[in-house]
Amino acid sequence: MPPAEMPKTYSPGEIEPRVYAHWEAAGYFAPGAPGTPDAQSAPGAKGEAHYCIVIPPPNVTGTLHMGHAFQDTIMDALTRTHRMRGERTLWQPGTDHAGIATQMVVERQLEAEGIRRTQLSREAFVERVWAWKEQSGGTIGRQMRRLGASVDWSRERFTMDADLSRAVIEAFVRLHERGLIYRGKRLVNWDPKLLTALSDLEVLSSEEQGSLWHLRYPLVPGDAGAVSTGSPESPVAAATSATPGYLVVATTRPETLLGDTAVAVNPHDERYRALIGRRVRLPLTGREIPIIADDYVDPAFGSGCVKITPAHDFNDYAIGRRHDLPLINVFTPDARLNDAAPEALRGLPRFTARERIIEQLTAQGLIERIEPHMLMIPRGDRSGEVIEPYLTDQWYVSIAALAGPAIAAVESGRVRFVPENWSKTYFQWMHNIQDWCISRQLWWGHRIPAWYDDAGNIYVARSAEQASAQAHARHGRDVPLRQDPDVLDTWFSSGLWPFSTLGWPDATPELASFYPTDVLVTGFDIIFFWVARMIMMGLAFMDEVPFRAVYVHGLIRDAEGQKMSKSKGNVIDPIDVIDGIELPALLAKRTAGLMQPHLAASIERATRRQFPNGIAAHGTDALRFTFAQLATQSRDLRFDLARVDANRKFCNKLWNVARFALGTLASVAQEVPSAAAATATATAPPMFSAADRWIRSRLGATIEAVDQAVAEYRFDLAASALYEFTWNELCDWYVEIVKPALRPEAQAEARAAARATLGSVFETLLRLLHPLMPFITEEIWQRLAPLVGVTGRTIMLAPWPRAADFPRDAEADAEIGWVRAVVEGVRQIKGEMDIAMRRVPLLLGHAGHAELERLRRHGPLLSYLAALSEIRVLAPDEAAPPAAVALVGELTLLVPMAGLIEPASELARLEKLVQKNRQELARARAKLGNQEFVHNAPADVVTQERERLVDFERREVGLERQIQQVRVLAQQSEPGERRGGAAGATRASAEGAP
RNA sequence: GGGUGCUUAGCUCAGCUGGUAGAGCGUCGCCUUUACACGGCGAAUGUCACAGGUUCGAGUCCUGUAGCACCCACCA
Repeated sequence: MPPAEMPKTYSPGEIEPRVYAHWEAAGYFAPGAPGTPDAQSAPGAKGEAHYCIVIPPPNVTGTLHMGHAFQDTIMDALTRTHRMRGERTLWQPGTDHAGIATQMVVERQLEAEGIRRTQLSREAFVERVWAWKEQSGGTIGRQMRRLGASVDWSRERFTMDADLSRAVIEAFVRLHERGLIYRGKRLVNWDPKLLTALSDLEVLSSEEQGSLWHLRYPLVPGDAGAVSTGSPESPVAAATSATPGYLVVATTRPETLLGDTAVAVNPHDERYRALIGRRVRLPLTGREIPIIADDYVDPAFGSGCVKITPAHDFNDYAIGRRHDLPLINVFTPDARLNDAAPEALRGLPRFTARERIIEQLTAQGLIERIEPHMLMIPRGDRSGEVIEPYLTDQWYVSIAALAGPAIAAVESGRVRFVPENWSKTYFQWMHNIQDWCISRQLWWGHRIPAWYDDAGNIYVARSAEQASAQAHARHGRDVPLRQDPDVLDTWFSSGLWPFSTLGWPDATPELASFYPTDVLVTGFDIIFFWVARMIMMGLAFMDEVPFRAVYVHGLIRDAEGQKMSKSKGNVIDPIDVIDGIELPALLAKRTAGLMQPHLAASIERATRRQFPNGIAAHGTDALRFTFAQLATQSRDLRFDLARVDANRKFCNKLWNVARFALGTLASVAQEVPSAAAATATATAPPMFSAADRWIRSRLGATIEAVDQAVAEYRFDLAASALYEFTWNELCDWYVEIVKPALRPEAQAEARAAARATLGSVFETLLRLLHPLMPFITEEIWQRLAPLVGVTGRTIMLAPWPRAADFPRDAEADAEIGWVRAVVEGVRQIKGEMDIAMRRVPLLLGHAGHAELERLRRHGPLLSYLAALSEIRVLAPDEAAPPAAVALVGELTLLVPMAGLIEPASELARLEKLVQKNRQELARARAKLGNQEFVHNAPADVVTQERERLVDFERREVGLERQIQQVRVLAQQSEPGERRGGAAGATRASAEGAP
């Protein structure tokens, strides 16, 4: 519980951990926590409403970065909103075992101890990984708690938990039973460093500088004329040349030459037509290989001849299949030349082998030429190693049957992408999807549930016993089996996450209640990796989509738009933004454990420049509000600490207005009508002032705006609506307006109305802000609620505000709009004249009946807000004294200049106003002068334009008249004031002189 | 090669179904006014990338161009 007195200073570091601990201990995060607002009693809410989000599971041994914190904020805001709406709400937490990533971390730890993974047994190594998981696994939980994430911790899951592992095996077996999983020897993406296969998605290609080697493959003498080629300038001459006798092939990978089993040309390429079917002698090996024709070959590229290495290139593999070519594997798993290579080259690493082969070819005169060449190099996303297409036995998911329904689900709108555009990206990938290689040659992960007997027969089963039983049935006796050593791709288990976490394959109540989940919140970078696969798996096993919507957000970058990365040294830890960090600690953090230690110095310099004093503590609420503001539809979201700083000030503002509100409400709590009574004043009984009705009306509009923004996942718009209302309407105007009414000497009824309004509006605002700023709102609400007659143990479970309780009040809006306009008119004069603090008299000219009425109602208020010494209405025929002027509709506001305002300054100010007005006037006139506009535009637009014109004309007249008057004054005072006068004023008076 | 997005104030970005260009930060004045100097009041600042088109009217819709990002893809 918070201290009884509200401390003068807002201290998020004290409030936030305490409040979170209280929530967690009270069990408020679980669906249907006691005291949760009842969905069925809330009008408009669906009965038995459920809401569920599953968290994208972060790597269990990792730490949360800015992107996670952003994502968690969005999910928490959604979760809290729906929970307050009275829906049974579950935010399902958990972590991922992240196969390769985690295994690599542990391997590196072992290396530091001088141990190689392969020196340990598999069991010992896996035990090490578990130990590391136990040791580091708490970090994410601590971070999420600090972020205020209201996940149901009692349901926390890990992809390698027994339950989830059972789900993985079940899924594998079922897919296998349906014929959708198969094992096959194919060319895969092989990582020669990690010694495992990878899926297509785990390979990143980037352009790198390389060479194009033009190699001469001698023709085997035959009956047709020998041909020399490779001279693009004279292909025809070459074709008829009698010079023997080689073909030139262009390659970026000469070392694979040893595995060539053909040379291909385009069947329509006249240069080589005659050679099709003949043979070349493969250099260094002496093997003879055929010249074949295939449409794949582009005659315009290189020499028009392609060496075909089916065992080491995906295209060549396809060509090899078409032409029934043999596959010759020349590499070992770690990409050294194997025994298929000539003895002198065996055992050489691939790039050394390349150099050696080039040397040998050069020596034999078989290099035609070497060109620099940019090419796409595939690298493993984890190891960074150049990927080798490599022939191995792997497990695949046959994807076509799964992709069809997954495409249909998005087409039909059963899954909706937000923003909608991302569905295009999804479709594009899904329509070109390839079978998914799911086996990995790792030790950390879900072991593939397949067993082999000595004859190589495969038994896919849920357990070793089942497999044995199958083998027994087959052989009629027990046979020894060994389990497949491979594990599954991490994303296989991730694909099951939306239902495996809810208990599948068992038919649990949670699964029935919360599947399909409502929304997946994720970055666009894992649409293919994860989103698509969840949709396919969900449809395959649950016969239903895993989520109704996919909210795709942008990626958090640093203030300069750079991706945050360890090697760039620009990473900002969300916790450091919350709690602050001293410069030395920050420097240490950024320069420790760098892959390239030489970057440390420049990282340190940049960090010192950007954060000379480290990072100040901002608190979670300020950070979360910043994330909300960042949640635009943009792909790149720049994280700038200046914004967090601004939002800390916003928190401070909220804190201080709370101190004010609590101060006034606490003193006389018994006077305050109950919130229920205040809420029941939709018909605006007389005791409420226009300001009371206005702020309620504005609150209603804000609730609507927030509701709409949240429904569209536009948290940026929600945040700005909240900011605007809180600061610019509630604090700047309403609180100022009601201060007089709250004074002890004020009229009791008005005071009670003001207190009730302030109390209910502020209490409602706290609820509206809560999903984005959970801590400060709870801290204030705990103190405020009792004072306004609101019961409930926590704001977390208080009902979500309803716009209908705060209906729009056009009359009050107009009334306060007028007050604001008058006050701003006076303030503008005073501000411009640097006399803001002086009390000045205000004269009113051209006051109509309506204005007089308003003046009667709000005179004291105007005096208070604009700091007026008196207000006097000029009689119709009364001449106004020299004055600075502002116009509000027909009303003229006059602040007498006498002794306060220099005529020259006022003249300058008026000139500026009149200039602006003239532009508007001209535009409006032109518009209305255009008959086509008058005829074609909607009537209300034309009417509005006419009204504007009238207003501009009135201003024009008023300002001109005023300028004439002030000019006279300015001329009178000019001799002594020439130097002091503003340039514009001087010019104006010069122009004005006859 | 295919696809997607972006270009609005000095900076970072909003601008919904076309109808008076906005916010935050920064800048410049004035102000210790009893919630807040983490504050108050006021001010300045835009050829909405460019060129066409549709329309009475375009930051907004259409076409094209340029620049900048990103994604997918097997050209040796």
